[in-house]
Amino acid sequence: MHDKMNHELNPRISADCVIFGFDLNTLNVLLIERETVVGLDTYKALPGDLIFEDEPLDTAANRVLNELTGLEDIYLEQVGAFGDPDRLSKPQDRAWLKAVRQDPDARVITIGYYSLVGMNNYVPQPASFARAATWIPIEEIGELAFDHREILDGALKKLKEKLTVQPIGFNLLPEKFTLSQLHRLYEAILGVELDKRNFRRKMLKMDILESLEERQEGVPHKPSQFYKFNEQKYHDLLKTGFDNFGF
Amino acid sequence: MHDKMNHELNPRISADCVIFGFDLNTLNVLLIERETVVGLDTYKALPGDLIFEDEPLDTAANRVLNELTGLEDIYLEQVGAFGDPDRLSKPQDRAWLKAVRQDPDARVITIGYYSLVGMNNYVPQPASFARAATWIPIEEIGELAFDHREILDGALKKLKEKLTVQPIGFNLLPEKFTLSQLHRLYEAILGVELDKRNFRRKMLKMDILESLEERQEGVPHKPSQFYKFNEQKYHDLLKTGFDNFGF
DNA sequence: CCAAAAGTGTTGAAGTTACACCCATGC
DNA sequence: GCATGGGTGTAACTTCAACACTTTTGG
Repeated sequence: MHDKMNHELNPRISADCVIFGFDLNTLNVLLIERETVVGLDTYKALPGDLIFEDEPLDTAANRVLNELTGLEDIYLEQVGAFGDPDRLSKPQDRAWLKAVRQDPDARVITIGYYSLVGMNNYVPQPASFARAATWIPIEEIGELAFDHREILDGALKKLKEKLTVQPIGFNLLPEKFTLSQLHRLYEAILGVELDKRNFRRKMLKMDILESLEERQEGVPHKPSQFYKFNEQKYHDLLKTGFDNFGF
Repeated sequence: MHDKMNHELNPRISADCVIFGFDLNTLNVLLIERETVVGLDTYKALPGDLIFEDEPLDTAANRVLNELTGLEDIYLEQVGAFGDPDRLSKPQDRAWLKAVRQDPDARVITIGYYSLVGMNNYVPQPASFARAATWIPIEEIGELAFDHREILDGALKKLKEKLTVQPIGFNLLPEKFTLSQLHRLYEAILGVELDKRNFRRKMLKMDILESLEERQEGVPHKPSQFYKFNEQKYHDLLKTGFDNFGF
């Protein structure tokens, strides 16, 4: 800080990242596999690790994410701080901490972050330096290491809330996408069915999508129109449109 | 933690509380005055301090708040973590830290919380153990210690967002209140004018207020009807009404 | 009787919901 | 020609925004 910069690990603070991806069908979360030290099993955790002393929190989250998955330079939104004194007390977790941490008994508070990325932009490579990071469909995720399940739930809740008040999630899709894909994305995140016609009307009325000439090819049904997201119009809309809240 | 409980201060983590109060006219925030070590001036800060090792974050926030202001057992909502490495680097702040902290150079990450309380429930007593905690009207608050201004702004933003999606803020008012007072409260928090008739209609339609027989007395104008908040109906409404978001 | 705030309705516009059929393509 | 998902319109209803005058009280 201030005068003496100090590039050492801070043994008390970590950052954990909830990275959402969408494969045009279901919502996924990027998890890393950890070998349990005791058994043969692996168990799953969010990508996360201790921060450095001289590192801003969001920088740390990005660095840790990069080290564990290879993802780079992602906009991360903070979920909040998680710091129950017993959040590291499950036997599996204790074993893992003992194996890798200098001070395995330290109380660690973690700051949760989340982000949305296109699953095509990140294809996990089992053989790479990114140790086994994999996309797991969100309905298949059960218990996670530490309190990571709670962090994931918090992130999903924030994502839902945000999605209902402003259009986001375009980075979960490829550059060119169809309205049906966007529709499925919304349904996957919110976990509800949305009327097709009303959804389309609402989306198009916002005037942040640009319809391309291009259409789907090789599909065994009427080919779908491609759209792309117009970032310029989106930002104009953000300024004017979304400040005016309910009242 | 886990096996060896450890009731010592955690030198790296603090909790800061943004307590909103309403005097039936303007929105206030509870701040504590700190003597600058160097000059004669005082400067203002949020009530906050380091947490204990064995203490959950929200427990810590409540304890710290109690120690500094006397307020007890408040429901605190988390704003988030604030951890810029240079958040403690202003000269005034450094001087204060050197005077009171064991390790004044440590990097401290703080968790911000906010809450709403009735200003009548808490009348600061200059002579009490609560060192000079006072209500300051929110428009009069300028710079604060550390990054407390940023925490305050974050809390206010969350409060606004929450207020626009669900009715809250009844704990900012006395038990019996008039619709005009509630109206002023909303305007004070949101910082905008709201149409009187539309506001009343909307509030009453939610059916969470109970009109009392009682009316104002001794006012030099038509006396206003008193209402009280019906918590039961509010919770019923929360279950059914506010899950259904925009889509 | 004056000042001050309380209280009250209507209208037009916008937004929301619900709902069913035809279309273009590959096989 | 059939299976598949793409694409379209309308009507009833609810919500929202804008707007001005009368009432009750104290002094």
